[in-house]
Amino acid sequence: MMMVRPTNPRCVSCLPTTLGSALTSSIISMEAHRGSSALPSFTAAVPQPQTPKPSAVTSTKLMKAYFAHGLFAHARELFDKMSHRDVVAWTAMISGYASSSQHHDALLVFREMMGEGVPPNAYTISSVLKACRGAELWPAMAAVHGLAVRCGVDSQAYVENALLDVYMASHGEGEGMHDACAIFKGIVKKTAVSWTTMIAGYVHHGDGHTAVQAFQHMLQEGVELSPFSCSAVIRACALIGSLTFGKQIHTAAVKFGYQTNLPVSNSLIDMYCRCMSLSEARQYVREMPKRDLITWNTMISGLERLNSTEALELLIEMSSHNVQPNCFTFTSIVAVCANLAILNFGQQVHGAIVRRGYGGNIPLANALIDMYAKCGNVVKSCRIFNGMDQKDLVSWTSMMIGYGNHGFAEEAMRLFDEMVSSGISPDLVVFMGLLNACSHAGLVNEGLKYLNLMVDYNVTPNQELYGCAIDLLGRSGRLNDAYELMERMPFEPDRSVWGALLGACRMHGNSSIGKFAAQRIMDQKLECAETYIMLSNIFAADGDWVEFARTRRLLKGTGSRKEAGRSWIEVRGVVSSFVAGDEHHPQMGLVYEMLCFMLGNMKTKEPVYPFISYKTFVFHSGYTASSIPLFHKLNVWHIGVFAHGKLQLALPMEEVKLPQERNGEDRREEKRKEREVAFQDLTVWSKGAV
DNA sequence: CTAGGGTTAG
Repeated sequence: MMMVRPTNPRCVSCLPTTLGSALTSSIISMEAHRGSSALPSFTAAVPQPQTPKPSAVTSTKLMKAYFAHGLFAHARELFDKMSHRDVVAWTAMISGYASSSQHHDALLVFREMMGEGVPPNAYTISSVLKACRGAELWPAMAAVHGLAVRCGVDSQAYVENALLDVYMASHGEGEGMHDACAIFKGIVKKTAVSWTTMIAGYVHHGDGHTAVQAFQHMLQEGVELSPFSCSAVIRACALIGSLTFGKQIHTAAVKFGYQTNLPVSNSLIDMYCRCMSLSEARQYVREMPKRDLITWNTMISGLERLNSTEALELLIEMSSHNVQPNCFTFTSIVAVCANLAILNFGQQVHGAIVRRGYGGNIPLANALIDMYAKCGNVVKSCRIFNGMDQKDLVSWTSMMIGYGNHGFAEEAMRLFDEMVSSGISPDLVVFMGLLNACSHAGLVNEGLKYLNLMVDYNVTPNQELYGCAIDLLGRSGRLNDAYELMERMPFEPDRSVWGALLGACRMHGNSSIGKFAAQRIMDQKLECAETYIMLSNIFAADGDWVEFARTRRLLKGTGSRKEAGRSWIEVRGVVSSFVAGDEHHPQMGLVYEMLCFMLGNMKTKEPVYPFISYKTFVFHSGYTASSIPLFHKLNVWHIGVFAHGKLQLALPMEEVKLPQERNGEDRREEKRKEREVAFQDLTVWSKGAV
């Protein structure tokens, strides 16, 4: 038995105290730097509107300067004063707005120009197409395409590439992509820009394989690698998770001297993080001669998904370099707070976000909804959700999942109806959230209703969703239905599906379906230790020792040895790690008392991954009034639920609502039964592969 | 006066 600090990044007690105070001071120092980081006083450097009338050429140049500094009103004023406005001046206005993301203004100026009967040229068309893309006005885009044809500029290089880009960006994989390919085929002289536009378009739609194919095709055609195509294809590697190909591009980038190009470097960091090669990402960042904000953000968000505590350390390092965080940075940091359930720090971050004026940023608000829900304050989530001027699909989903995890299935269902009537179509994640919410609240029929509703929204269930549905049926004891659904689904069941079914078999002591399942698992030669362990326990519970032994032999055959389920307990500042059966530990009595209590009170019979820290006690679900004294004895401040590899939620003790007590006799018998099953689980969970 | 590139959320 070792006395160690836990290494789980999600454990609150893993945050060294020094890190905690460093974080607080870094937030404070970021606040202090706000004044100095305000916009530079560029107004002095930019010419003010002049009283004597400048020539058309001078005016156009001045307009460009105003746009470059975001002084749209100045540009417009100057433009309105011009006596003769030629196509160049009009185009300068349109492109000025379009390049500053003022797409609607760009299109309004274009409409004005057409109203005055000024014929557009290739420059105008390119800028207008850019604005159409930015404003996502696809019908307008088609009209401009038609205009380009009538003006005879549609086969000019810049227009062709702009058309490629807008068609790639429109209508998803359907018509837009098809039209873009047709245009691409028609381009006689395909330049690096045309190729890059196609590659980036495929990447945008998440089709990494086609992007890589296009890239290879480009090289075959003798078009040289550019920093643009380089960063696009690196993103494609990140999408398909190909570290090997990514490294080849990395080598090529170095050969061409692009490794100092920041977009190339930053996409390389992202690629290494997404391909789970964190050490290479760290190494690369360390060797970079220059970093920008995106470099820091990319690394922080990469670590957030894999190593939350290190992401916070990087935030401190970033602030020590006087780099100011933006909304991307904050989004990752809020996600870190959710992963670690560090509500206090999360609230400080929230404060910093509001003070910096990022309160209206949708992704950031979504992350905050998720954070507060996972930290146990679903009321706060709701307040943020209701206060949003604009909500997107993720906002609704985050709120629904938050409600579902807190047991408010009805609220989640109400939100679903509201969302649909506000004109947003649900996707797979929405249905997953609803099925989980119904499953945990025992609302089987409602859950099934959503399963059948999916077809109306053209959402195709994947393996994981079937897993949810089978879990929904299985938990409520409808094992035959669960098995039938598994047979009907258009996939070979994977580990998550088998897990849901076998878990239900064990929960309800149904060995006959477990045995059916066994034959299929063996036929499939599934290389998954957990499945065999669950299976063997079903046989053990049934007293079928022949089958038990056979399953265990198969388990050994898979070669996948699960590490023993080491867990840890921290009581009053002392952390001990342990495995079940570790009899010599001085606090083993307390450890077992806690585990028995937890397992005895679980509503579900899934393996639990408990940890107790000085603030958080995490277990699966279900608690009773009798638990309160024990929580106090253990100095527990929060109660949490750890599942699917993440902390799902943590409740402060005072907010814990207790289930209705049932009368004594029933309850004792029920508890006895639960404990019996629970101890089997304890063995499975803690010993892993024996 | 015109086209292509890097980081974010469920």
